Amino acid sequence: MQGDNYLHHIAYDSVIFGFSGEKLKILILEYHNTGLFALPGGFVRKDENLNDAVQRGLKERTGLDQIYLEQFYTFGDVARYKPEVMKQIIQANHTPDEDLSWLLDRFITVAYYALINYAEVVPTPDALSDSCGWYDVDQLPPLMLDHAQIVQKALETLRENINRKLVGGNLLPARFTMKELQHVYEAILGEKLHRGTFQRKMLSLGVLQRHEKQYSGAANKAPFLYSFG
Amino acid sequence: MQGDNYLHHIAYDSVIFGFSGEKLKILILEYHNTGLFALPGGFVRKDENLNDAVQRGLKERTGLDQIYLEQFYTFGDVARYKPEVMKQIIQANHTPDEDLSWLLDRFITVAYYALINYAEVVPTPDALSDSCGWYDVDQLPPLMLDHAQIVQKALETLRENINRKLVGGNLLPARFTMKELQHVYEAILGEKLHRGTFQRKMLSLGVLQRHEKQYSGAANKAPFLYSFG
DNA sequence: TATTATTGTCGCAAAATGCGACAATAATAA
DNA sequence: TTATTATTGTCGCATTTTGCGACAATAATA
Repeated sequence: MQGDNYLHHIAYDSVIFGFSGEKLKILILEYHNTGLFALPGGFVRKDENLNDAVQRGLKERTGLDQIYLEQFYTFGDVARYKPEVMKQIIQANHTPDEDLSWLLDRFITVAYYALINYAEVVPTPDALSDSCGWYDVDQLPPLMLDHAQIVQKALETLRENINRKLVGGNLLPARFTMKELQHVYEAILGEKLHRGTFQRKMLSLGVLQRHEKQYSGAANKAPFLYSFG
Repeated sequence: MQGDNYLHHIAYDSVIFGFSGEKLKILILEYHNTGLFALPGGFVRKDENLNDAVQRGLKERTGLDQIYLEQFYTFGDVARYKPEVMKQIIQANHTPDEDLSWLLDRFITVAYYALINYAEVVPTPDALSDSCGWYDVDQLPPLMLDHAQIVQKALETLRENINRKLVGGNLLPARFTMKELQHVYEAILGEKLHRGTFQRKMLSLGVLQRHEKQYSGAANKAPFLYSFG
């Protein structure tokens, strides 16, 4: 974390979406002894691509490789520069041997969102944070700096993109029922969809592979499982 | 241009679209005595919002305020770091009193596109460049660094956005005919559109105000003029 | 075998889109 | 004045897409 190794003034933040219990969730971490909640983020090494830095951070936080990742906005207002907040975080982690003063400078942050299979993730705090957990998107704790605004913009972008790109499946396991896929869409769009129309639309796209049925043990017709590709 | 005043490692580039002679054009500048063509760009002052920095640069380059401006991607690959190119530009402008060595560092660039009324613009070179002119998007000179890639991504984003946001009108004067508006759409999308369908669609959106007719002197029916809002 | 909840699919109306055609019109030519 | 020509505003109709309800099939239970 020595300042010499990283590009100054540049950070990234990632809005990591997961889906569980019919709800859209994101990964939030809490810094040691500060009560500060934040998006998982990090910095870019001087010899590292920006996108690779984000992938690296995601790997550390979720244990996953090959994550669906999309850059959506770069936040660069002066107002997001609050050195006293960073000072609080640094002091709560007192490691006087390191020179962390570069963290007190102004930062511009490049924001990404990721879509991941909730079940595969092991949320892992890093050195500066002591918790890393899932929160419903509509029940977030108060986030530091402009992170609430970043989440808001991530949601807007995801809503715009869900129908243009075929992105919803990344939030599910490799095989899923049509109903589960529909619930993902409903959680993202924030509205109920008509079952028949949804099924017809998805099948007409020609990207879903139909597999064996999933027998749940319930007293009703068993749904097919699908996968993308 | 003293390094102390600007955020290091961070630049912006702008793809400024104009429309003239049925063609989509962008503003390109050429650096003194280098043969290097580039997108108009600049740096962010330490006390300035990122978006404001871009507006400021646009004002200097085009003379226009209140420009339609949209951020679309941030380019951060290591491969775009080519100090020898910057050295060339700096040396061609030999001002040994200034310390421009900070320009030789690695930069991440935030890319924006702007849509402007071609007729109102006075392309203005800055201190480092000696020409600033319009080029057809499909007849660009070879651009330095990754600027060709930036233009490509700007075009893709513009194509995706033109039907979602009502953005085409920014490339025209305040009042325009339906045919002119259609030509703008065709230039952006790169395909012919059906006249009747286009007119019906535009009018159905309910955002066009119809004004007086425009008598061109030609031997045919005169078209109405329209404006947005 | 009847019941129940859920699924896959279809039918039909409504809305959106693609495409050609017609009448209106502004200037010119006869 | 009248015919001609090119362009415009609009409409009609076929096609496609979408919204919404309904029906039969089906997996387990009573």
